Amino acid sequence: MRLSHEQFRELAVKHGLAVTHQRQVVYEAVIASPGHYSPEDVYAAVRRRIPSISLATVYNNLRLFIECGLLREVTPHASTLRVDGNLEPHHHLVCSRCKAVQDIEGDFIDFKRLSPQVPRGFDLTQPVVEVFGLCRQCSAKK
Amino acid sequence: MRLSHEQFRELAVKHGLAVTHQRQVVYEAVIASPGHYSPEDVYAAVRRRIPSISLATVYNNLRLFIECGLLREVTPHASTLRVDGNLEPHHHLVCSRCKAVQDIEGDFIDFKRLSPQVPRGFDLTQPVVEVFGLCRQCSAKK
DNA sequence: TATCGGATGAGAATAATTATAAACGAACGA
DNA sequence: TCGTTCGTTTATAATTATTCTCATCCGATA
Repeated sequence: MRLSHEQFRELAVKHGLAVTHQRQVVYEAVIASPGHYSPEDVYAAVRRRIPSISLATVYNNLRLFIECGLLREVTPHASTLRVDGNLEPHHHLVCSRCKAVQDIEGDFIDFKRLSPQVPRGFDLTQPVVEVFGLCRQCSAKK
Repeated sequence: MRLSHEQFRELAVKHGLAVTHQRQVVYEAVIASPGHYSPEDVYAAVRRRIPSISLATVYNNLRLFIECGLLREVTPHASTLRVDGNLEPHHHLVCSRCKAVQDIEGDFIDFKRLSPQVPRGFDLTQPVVEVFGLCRQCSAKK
């Protein structure tokens, strides 16, 4: 997805980030399509528009976006950082074997039963839940 | 926890692994106390009993134990592999900020609501659930 | 426009993990 | 018991992912 310079500026300022062209392009690359991208994926996409960009800049900006809440971090089941531009509340279905992550919707947590298990002070106001199992391909094999 | 040689032999054979002294010591180190250990943690513990052991051996055996189901992998929220010797069904409560993992018990998943969201073929017979939030320390700061 | 602080780019550095190859050792049958 | 075989261990090299360093550049503000 492309944003106008003004749209991105507004977004960045709201989250306390300075506005640069590289930042805008990195951000646009992440939200261009739904999915969970690695820094390398983002780097490859951004280089098509800014061939001179540095991988370090991609890392720096992804980290900043995560810190300021513009992106969400998907925990690195594939042993590498993944980011998710979908900030709508949603959960993840993760394959224990191949580590593929897909989004799932729905309200399937019973908070009445969960809450007593959670230690005092643990903040569950916006819980993200990852449910592990075996995807079709992996449960087919052996 | 220490196991007799015979106990470990039985366990290993049941999971299709050859029996070696290094394997037994690595395994004992993991299940010695509850927790989620990194390979380095395990290496440090094992070296107290086998000073000459190689880090690669620890990695190899942890991977084998995970593959054959003797240990469970905790997804690397701390950007590094963690293993869990607790094979009882349990779930994890993870701090989104500091990535600390703690075990929680309980039956708080509503499968009637979850199932329709899960694609055909995805195997949920032994789901592990990770619930993310902010631990007390992290929700206190800022 | 001049200034300043933060951002960028290139490459080095670090950390975690995996691969490789040689040496070793347990289990099997002779 | 003695080899033989095959998987295991060790040491080290290689790879991969990520972060750091620092010189330079750019954008925001006066």
